This record gives sequence, structure tokens and C-alpha cells, in this order.
Amino acid sequence: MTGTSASARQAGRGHRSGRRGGDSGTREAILAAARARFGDLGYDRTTIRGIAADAGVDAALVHHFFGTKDRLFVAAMRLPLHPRDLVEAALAAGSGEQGPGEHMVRTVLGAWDVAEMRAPFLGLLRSATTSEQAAAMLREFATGAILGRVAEAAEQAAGGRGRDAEYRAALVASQVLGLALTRYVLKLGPLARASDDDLAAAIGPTLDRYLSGDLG
Amino acid sequence: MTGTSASARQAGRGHRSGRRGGDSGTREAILAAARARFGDLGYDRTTIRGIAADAGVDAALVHHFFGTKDRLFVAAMRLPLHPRDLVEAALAAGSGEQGPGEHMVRTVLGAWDVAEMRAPFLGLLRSATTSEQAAAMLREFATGAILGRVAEAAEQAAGGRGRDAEYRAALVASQVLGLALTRYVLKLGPLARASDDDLAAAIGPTLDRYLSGDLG
DNA sequence: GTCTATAATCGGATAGAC
DNA sequence: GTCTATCCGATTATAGAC
Repeated sequence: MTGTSASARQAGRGHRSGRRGGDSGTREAILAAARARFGDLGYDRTTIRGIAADAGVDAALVHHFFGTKDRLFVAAMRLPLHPRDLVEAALAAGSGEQGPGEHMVRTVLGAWDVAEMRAPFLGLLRSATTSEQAAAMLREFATGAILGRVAEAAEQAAGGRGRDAEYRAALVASQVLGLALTRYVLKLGPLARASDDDLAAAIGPTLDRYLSGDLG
Repeated sequence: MTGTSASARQAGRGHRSGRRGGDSGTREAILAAARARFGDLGYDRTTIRGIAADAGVDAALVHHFFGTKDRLFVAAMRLPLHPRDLVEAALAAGSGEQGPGEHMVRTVLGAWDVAEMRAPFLGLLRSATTSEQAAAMLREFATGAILGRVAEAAEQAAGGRGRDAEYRAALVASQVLGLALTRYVLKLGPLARASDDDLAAAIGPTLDRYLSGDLG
């Protein structure tokens, strides 16, 4: 569906120019195919054979490179960015013109638009509901990515009530993951159709309140 | 995990008293075991053989009663209540003392506390990320259950902007499903620990705003 | 590095005896 | 209604030849 069958050549190692002793590009092709398959189908329904077919190689080769399916999953779901850097990068851009929450929603939506990010996100979300391993990865990413934002918000906002920071971060995660689930996985019509602007305007204030507002 | 192995006798048919010609209780035992397994593991990781073992019967009997795994899933995920009735029932209780959103959060949390509801919810949520069939069922339930609430809210609130009702309902669904995902499936610490009161106070106003507030 | 076997399970589904 | 026996397909993973 995300059709990246046999592209993505010349990934690493700046050595000379010809092919090195142990790099023909197939490893990257397998990784790309795995990302796409895990993203579309989740862990359970993705097969090594299917990945190998997409990459145009034999199934045994996948094992040769990555060992088990578990290890391949971890390698394929690795993001090109560290969670914290994702937030930091988005944070540097346009700070101040709008509420932090609105900016955060735009950042999230922007990340989902990049193929190299969307596939891992989808794969993690689709697999986390049945695989404890995937759940742990998503948990770590969600809290790791959001806690940084929360720390900053708590810094400039509250004076005393900064110790429910983790609770506030979790509330943000619930809304952000809920949006991802309903918009990209469940594909609820109204949310799938909505523009980034509309969603930012609608959900941004919610995050602002979770981050630093009065929670009753 | 939800241990209901061989209970739940005498479910239907008010005929006389002795066992009828085609009802020995095993059918209900299979259904109960299926509910528990689908809820804990999702569709893919649940096996007919495992369900049969839990119910204390042979695997062939499961097929005899329900045919295919798909049909068994549908039967097991059927709620004891119609979505609309769920909202209506919760609506009738305490209306007026608090915001509609806060009441809605309490209703949802209350439903998740009842075993006969939690298992289907979990099963639907766990399976919807990889099965289009399950996704359709969850989609239908989520929108069906929430649209009634929205209709009522739109009635007493807005005068003109009542035609983005489906968009508002979808926003509510995103937060409610996000809460379910993070609290019951992902088990994010702060959300799993939080009390019903705290969650209602924190999330209720969000729903109120989605239902009838200004969305930018 | 790459592929051909092949091992070892496991899962859904069916036929048919009792 | 219930179980035994079985078919058939698919999957992960490994050993080893080229």
C-alpha cells in the first residue's frame, strides 16, 4: 500500500564509491519493506515471507540479516529521530505566535505526513494493542516525547502544582493517541477529512488546558 | 485472566425447567470463554483451540455452534446493551447537576468496570487496529453511541452551527477512545491510577467544549 | 551474500462415529 | 451434543550448498 518495494539505495557508509564488502542495498530494501508491512498490517499479520517478497529477496535472507521477527520489528520501528528531538525541533520553529497545544497538534500532524515517520507510528499503534513488547515501545515513546513538552510548560506556568506533570502529560498522550487512532487507523470520516488547521484549532486548547490549565 | 471458565448457566428460554432439547449450557460457556480470550488477546492471537480448552469442550464443538472464527467473534463482542441505550440509561440518571461531558466520562468509566462490557470493549479495541471487520464494528459503535449525545447537546446549545455535529462527535470519540487505549490497553501509569472523579474533572470539560463549545 | 531444502509447529476447518 | 481423527495451509526458523 505504501509501495516502496525496491527503492532506497545507498544508505550508509561514506567509504569510497563501489560496493563494500557486505553492503549491496538489500538490507535497506528489507528494512523499507518491513516498515511498510508492519505499518499496514501490524506485527501479527506481517509475515517474513511477505516482507521478503516485497524486497525481492528470499525469506532466509531476512533471517540472515536480522535474526528473529522480533528483532526485525524493533529495527524497522526505529524512528529517524529521537522523540525528544522531534519535540525540540518543532518547538524551535514558531514559538509564541500561538498556544503551545496548537503548535503541538500541528507538529504531530506534520510528523504523520512524512512517510518515514508514519509507517513506524502506524506499526507501533497497530501492534501495541496485542504485543506487550510493542506496547512498551509506544509507551516509552509517548511519554518520552511529551514529558519534555510538559516540563517546559510546567516551568513557565505553574508555581506549586508542577508535580502532577506526569498526569498532565498522560492526559495529553490520551488525546494525541486518540486522534491518531481515530484519524489514521479507524479512519472516522469527519476526522480523516478535517484539515490540519481545523484540528489544531479544535484540539490545541484541550492540550493547553491539560498542560497548564485548571483540572478541577 | 477474567476467569469465567465454566459459569453462566441457564441463560435463555423460559420453557419449563429441565434441560431443553439443545441447551446444555456449553454454548454459553464457549461464548464466555471467547469473550475473555478476545478481550485479552485480540482477534489474531485468540485461537479456537484455546477457547475450547477454557470452556472445557472440544474444539470441533465450537465450530459446530458458531461455524467460523469470524462469526464467533461477532457473537462474542455483542454487548448486552444497545449503544444508544447505554447513553440513554446514563443520561436518565443524574442530569443537570454537572456538565454533560463530566457525566459522560463517568458513564464510560462505569461501563468499563462491568466485566460483561469491559471484555467486548477490550476485544474490539485490540482487534480494530488490524482487522477491518472489527474496525467497522468499533466505528459503528463509537459513532452510534456518541451521536445520540451530540444530537441532544446540539439541540439545547447551538442555534445555527448544528451541522458540524458529526465532526464534534468524532472529536469526542477521539478523546474517549484515546482514554480507553491509554488507560486500559497501554496502561499508562498516571491514567491507570487516576480515580474516576479526577478523570471526570479533567476530561469532562474537554468533551463539553467539543460538544457545544467554540472550536476556533 | 544468496538461495534451496526442510524441520517443526500450529491453526482453522471438516467428516463422521457415537 | 459431543468427540476422534484428520486434512490442509501457512509460518518461523535453521542447516548447508553454491
